Amino acid sequence: MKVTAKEISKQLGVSIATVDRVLNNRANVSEKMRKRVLEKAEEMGYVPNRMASILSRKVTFHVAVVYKEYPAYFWEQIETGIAQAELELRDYGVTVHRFRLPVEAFTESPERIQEILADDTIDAVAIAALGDAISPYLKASKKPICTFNVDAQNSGRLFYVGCDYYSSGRLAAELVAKLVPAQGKVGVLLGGNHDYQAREKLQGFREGLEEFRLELCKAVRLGESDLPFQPGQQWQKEMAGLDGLYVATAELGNVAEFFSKYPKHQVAALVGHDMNDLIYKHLHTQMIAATITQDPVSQGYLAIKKLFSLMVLEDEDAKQSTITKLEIVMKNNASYYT
Amino acid sequence: MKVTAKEISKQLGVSIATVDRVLNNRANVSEKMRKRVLEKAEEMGYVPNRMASILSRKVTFHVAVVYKEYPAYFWEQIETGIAQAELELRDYGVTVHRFRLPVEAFTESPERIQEILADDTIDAVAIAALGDAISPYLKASKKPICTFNVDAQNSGRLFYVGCDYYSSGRLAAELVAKLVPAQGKVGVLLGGNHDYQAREKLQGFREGLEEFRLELCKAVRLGESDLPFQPGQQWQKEMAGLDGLYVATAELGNVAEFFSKYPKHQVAALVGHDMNDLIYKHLHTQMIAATITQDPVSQGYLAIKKLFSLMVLEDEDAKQSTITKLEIVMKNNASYYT
DNA sequence: TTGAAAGCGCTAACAA
DNA sequence: TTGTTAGCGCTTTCAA
Repeated sequence: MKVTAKEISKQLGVSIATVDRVLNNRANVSEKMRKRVLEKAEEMGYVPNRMASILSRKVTFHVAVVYKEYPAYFWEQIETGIAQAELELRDYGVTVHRFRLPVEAFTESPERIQEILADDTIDAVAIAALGDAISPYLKASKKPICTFNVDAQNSGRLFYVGCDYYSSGRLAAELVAKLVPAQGKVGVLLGGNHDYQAREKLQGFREGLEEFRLELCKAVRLGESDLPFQPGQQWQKEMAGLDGLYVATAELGNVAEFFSKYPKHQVAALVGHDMNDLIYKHLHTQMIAATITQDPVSQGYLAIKKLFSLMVLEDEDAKQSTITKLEIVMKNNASYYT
Repeated sequence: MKVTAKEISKQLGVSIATVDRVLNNRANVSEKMRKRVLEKAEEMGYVPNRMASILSRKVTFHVAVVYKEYPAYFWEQIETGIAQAELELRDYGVTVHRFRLPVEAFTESPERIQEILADDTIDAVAIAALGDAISPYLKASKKPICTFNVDAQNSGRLFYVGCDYYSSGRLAAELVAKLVPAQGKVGVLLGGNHDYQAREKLQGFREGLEEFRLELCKAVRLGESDLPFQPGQQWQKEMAGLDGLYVATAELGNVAEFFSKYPKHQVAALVGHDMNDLIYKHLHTQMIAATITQDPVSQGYLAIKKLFSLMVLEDEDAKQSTITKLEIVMKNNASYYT
């Protein structure tokens, strides 16, 4: 038999409203009554029905998700997770508003973000905190905010959902170390802007290599002129003679494609991040030895679910940040990541 | 504004019951009315509230989950997923009944399972189809049944949730091939009973090695007398001189522990399945180079969620089997798998 | 401090 | 074929 508040009230001979007040720690109940009800509830094994509760409270919860346009393949995976959460929570009165903004909105001209933060039809915000420029706005806002994918440590955000970039670099080091021929020379290819994530990855990679008694021979930063890749660019000269290469930027697929067109540049162990069609292809050609993913689908999903748990269900556990899994993808498990 | 059935009925000047009948494809509605309502619903962007529906239908859904006792660490991970689904679905009137049975219940004496299948307080069953003995009982039962972790192909089950063991073996081959020194000798250690899963893994491993131009030098079956591991056992003699070893049975941790105690047996690349404290420890000692997990938490979670989606929400998509991810775990991402 | 009653959105008798 | 009504379990006025 299902134990309901009504059933408890009947047994106790009090009104259902009183039972409700006790069960939800509302004011205006005598200490005696509180005890009586609590005891009975315990005895009968009462479990509240969140469905009925939400239905009757007519809750609506509008959450804005703010993230970037590129790399498209990556944010589309995040969007898959967002869609999943949306579907699961739509009965609970949750509406998701997506704001996929150009990168400038996070760096130079944050007006759009300010607007969202000021919009009072929005109950909570999940934002990929790309660029430090927006941090002050996050701090200034009184809205519940969580960060995902990229954290903003001192922005007063509720929690962060995303990976640990230091570990990410460390894992890359382990992979390169294990996949490269003994005593091979290893290098790293970095992106143009050396942001927090890039710094953490590099640091992790360095320390990870030490663990395997390898040292980093070359660290090359890609410049404006290096993209798109063509033969004869500066970075290729610098990378010459390496056996293992860690691509710490979002160019893994393009590097592999380049190597496959101009095989003389090729390295024995090519490792990097994320998954897309090109990376998938070159896991299959064995041009890429392994890639590391950070479970973007979960990141999108959890950011929204946790905001809902915390704000609507008032589950304090949701305040904890969630560090998402780093997964190793090779040729024979690549199909699970597309 | 929220679009409800009531709102539609008001706009159309018909009763809410009629709208309900159309929206749920119930009988006794004129074709004309059906059209009118459907159009209006479309126009207004009606989205049904599953919560209210379930509340009013007073649905209850009792699902039995049937699985094994050992290896304990593995089924406890499955239980984590079950618990997750339970929590998420308890509002929807779902009750989960767990039956963690000794292995004999799946092989020699399936009475307990027959009982569960005959119990008509149970609405659906999720079962790990260990052993062919139970297949006929599954087929005979008219209850909705899904299999998880281990499939029973011709049992008439609705769907399967679990990994592909062939791929699993293939991935193991890729790992051994990439981690073993060039031209190394590789072997495989098999469990006592050569069931479907073991055969698939072995087959996958064989073919996977071919892909890397390696051949399987040794395949050793563990016997009764080989457990627990001690120096001087038959399998150790057979394994002597190998550079790479794939432990296809649930003994990876114990093999590593043995090697660490008696280092002369040690191999350069030790690879196997699953995650537990011992495996975690030896990923850290580098005794184990990598292990492959099959996302047991998701298996438990999805088995129940999908049964619910299919039977209660009548979502036909849930009929599709789900093949769970194979994940590669090494030292630097092991912490995400404990 | 307590209780009565209306209602969230949907469903299921029962009537018409 | 269509409509009326009483709930599902809980919350929220409003009154006592």
